[in-house]
Amino acid sequence: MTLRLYDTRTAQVHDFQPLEPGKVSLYYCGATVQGNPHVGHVRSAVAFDILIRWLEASGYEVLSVRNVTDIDDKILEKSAASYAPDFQADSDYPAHEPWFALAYRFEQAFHNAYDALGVRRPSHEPRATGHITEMHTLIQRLVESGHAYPSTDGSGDVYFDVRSWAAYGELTRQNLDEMQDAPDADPRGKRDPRDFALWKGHKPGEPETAAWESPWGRGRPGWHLECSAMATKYLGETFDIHGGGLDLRFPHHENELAQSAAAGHGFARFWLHNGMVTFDGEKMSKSLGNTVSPEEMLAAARPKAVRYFLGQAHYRSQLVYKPGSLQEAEAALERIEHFLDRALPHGAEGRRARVPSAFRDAMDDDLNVPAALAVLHETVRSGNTALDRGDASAAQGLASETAAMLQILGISEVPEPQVAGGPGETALAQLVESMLSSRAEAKAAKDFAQADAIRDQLASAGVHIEDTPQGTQWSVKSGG
RNA sequence: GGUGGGGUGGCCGAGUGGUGAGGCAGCGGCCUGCAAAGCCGUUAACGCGGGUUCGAUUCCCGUCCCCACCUCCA
Repeated sequence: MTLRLYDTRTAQVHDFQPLEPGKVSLYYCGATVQGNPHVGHVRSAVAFDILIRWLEASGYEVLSVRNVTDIDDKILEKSAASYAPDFQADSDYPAHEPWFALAYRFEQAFHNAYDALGVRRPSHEPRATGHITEMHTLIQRLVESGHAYPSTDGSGDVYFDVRSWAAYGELTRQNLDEMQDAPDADPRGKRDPRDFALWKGHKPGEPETAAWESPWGRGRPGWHLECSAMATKYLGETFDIHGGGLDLRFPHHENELAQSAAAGHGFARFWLHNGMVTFDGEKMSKSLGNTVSPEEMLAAARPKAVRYFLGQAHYRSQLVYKPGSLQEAEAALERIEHFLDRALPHGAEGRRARVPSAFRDAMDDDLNVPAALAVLHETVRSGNTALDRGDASAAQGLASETAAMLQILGISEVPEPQVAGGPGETALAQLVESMLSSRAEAKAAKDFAQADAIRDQLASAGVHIEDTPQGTQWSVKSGG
């Protein structure tokens, strides 16, 4: 079975064959760094992280690019607001912050969130502001071929002429004449209200640092152009996969496709879009105020459990978050980890096991992670059964497979929170061990009341114990 | 109004023209001094109304509802 992927443009699942045998070029949209990340951003990154890992596990060499949009209206607005006399600074937005400092600060916040959840860095992570000349080349080409024009109102804007490009709307199968007009449609110097800015003329009051010289006057890039320019620069005029959140299909990806295709580029061969994260059925977004940040999730559960949760639904499905979701993920994950601890007490290092063919088939089927997880859990059950009948060698084989599956899903590489290995921990271990030996004595003397009292005492302190044939194991439980 | 995606057991969430994933939760059993963990068994679903079919949750028609996008958005 070969990998099959759902392509938004054709609205069908197709066999995936890369442009160049053995290699995959992938571009996926990162963040506009104007605020702190929420879990929706991270879900998208996790989805594409899993795709990349699966491509690599399938033998492909993957060249991945994820952009950073470090200039846009909101970044400039927020920076400008921080200089206002009545500005109320808070922990997210300090006073007097230049736009580039604000953008860089949030870029780092995104990195922290990605890192905490085991999302690997892409091969390249270009910033919009670093590719002004590439954008100029693209605009020039579009102007010369009659698909773009400078605004007629003297603003210095340059627009893409959607009516000049017959295929406009092909990605989302929309007809220009059927589209609902934006409520605040401002025709400015546009030929059609749907024309979008490739270049935005510098406006009085905007910082000089946010403007670049161009053949059409000083200004800054429009939103969609950067992705076309950077994808082409790093991956070529035609590349394999372009990804992003479902909400980027229109207008962002539609516009990218139009401008690149109009420039004569083949552009992306597959378009992949991940579903939204919802809270009680509503899309998480800042404007609705129903966002949950990665920090909040990481405070509520272990990073691996958060990663498990974010990756467990099919990438195209909406992911429903509700209170308790993380605890369920934690319980499922602990079941898996407990088996690994039992079967491979010394770790899963060494040979890299193959994954079960059912797992492979599930992943090849448009990354059907829920089905793949079913295989994983069935493997765990088989392994536990093997352990119960004393077949350590079978159990080890199944444990290695389990570890390989966790690796592909990116769960095993999620960094665990730092447990200070300092004196505090040593002291705790000594105290617990001492209590456990008292309990063992009580048990030996058949004084079960005393033994249970010790167990309860430990439990109330968050120390969970388990009697096994190898002796009593203990661990500190986080959360509840 | 246009476009796309959905409505599956208590919850999450795959999938399929017929033997009905998986997880979480529940129940019964084994194990255990009792637990925990594990194993075995088990309860329970396919929005509604028609149609096609030997048989539909799966296909077709209608209908209701939900979500996303059409404005910045992962």
